Amino acid sequence: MKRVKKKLFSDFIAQKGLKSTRQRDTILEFFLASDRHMSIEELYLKVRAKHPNIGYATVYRTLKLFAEAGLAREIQFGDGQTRYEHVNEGEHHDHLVCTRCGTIVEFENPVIEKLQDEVALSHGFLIETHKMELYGLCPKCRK
Amino acid sequence: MKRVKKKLFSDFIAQKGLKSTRQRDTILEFFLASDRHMSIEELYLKVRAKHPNIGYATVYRTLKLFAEAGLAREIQFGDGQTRYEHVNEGEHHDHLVCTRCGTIVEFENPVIEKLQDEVALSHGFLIETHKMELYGLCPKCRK
DNA sequence: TTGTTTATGAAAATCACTTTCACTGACTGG
DNA sequence: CCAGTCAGTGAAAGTGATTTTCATAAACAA
Ligand SMILES: [Mn+2]
Ligand SMILES: [Mn+2]
Ligand SMILES: [Zn+2]
Ligand SMILES: [Zn+2]
Repeated sequence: MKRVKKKLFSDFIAQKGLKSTRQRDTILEFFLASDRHMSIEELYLKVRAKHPNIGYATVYRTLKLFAEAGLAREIQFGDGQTRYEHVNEGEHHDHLVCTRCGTIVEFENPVIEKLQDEVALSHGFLIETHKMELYGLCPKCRK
Repeated sequence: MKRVKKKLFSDFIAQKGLKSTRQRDTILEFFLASDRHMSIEELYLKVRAKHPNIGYATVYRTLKLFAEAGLAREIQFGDGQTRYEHVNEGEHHDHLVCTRCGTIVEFENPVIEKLQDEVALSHGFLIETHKMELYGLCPKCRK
């Protein structure tokens, strides 16, 4: 899995005529080992703890690259921080977000997806992406 | 309709021990007359055209008040601008957003809403709000 | 009116990126 | 190898959209 992702990234690097660097390898390593929804800052701090010489700008730029390479996706939960999540070929999911503790749960619901397409169609829209987030209290925070 | 909203706001003001000011009345007037999805800047410019003495900070603070009073809702379409839309008692809708021209179409779909509740329930979440946006090309931009 | 308290506007401060720039360090092709 | 070339990096400066501060003004209760 990690191997596959690393291959995907190095292929992307090669095909784009970019360079393979220690920093990119390190950041990819940490990204692959990370929680599924990391802000740039969070990942930067994790990387920084082991590699104090890697700058914020590099983490920022590298995450953009991951997104371009199809390894990561930018997400926005309205807390003012951009997050990056892992992308797996052919997968799609939406999110439940706990408004108290921040827990994020992923879910898939093909029926909803299908209805979304129908809604779009009925308004003449050609859908490219969508965003669906359900905000509320997670089981723990309900108690 | 406008009358009802104005009453709602003045009641909110009174009940909170806040003050009724010319600025707030003016901004409410412009908000009620506005498009359904205005950024702070957009509303500020409209107000400013007629009332050059009203500051950005006041528009900003007043929109927050409208949201608190239940007159407005903050929305975020990922273009880096916070927008405010009108809230009508007992109404709810989601959005189709054109990625080319920015057109926003509102829609309601009770079936999707119901399925969302079921998803939340099945994960033990108690939903407070949700967000669903479908991004793509509007009929005009498809051509 | 007066006194007290909240509101306002201009400007400064924040925040989360995003870009710049001088210096590094990958790769190429001799 | 080995230098030359060009992309990559990190620190710092710049951006854009808020968000807060603070001196002054305006509500409104007494
Ligand atoms: Mn989805
Ligand atoms: Mn909805
Ligand atoms: Zn929680
Ligand atoms: Zn369009």
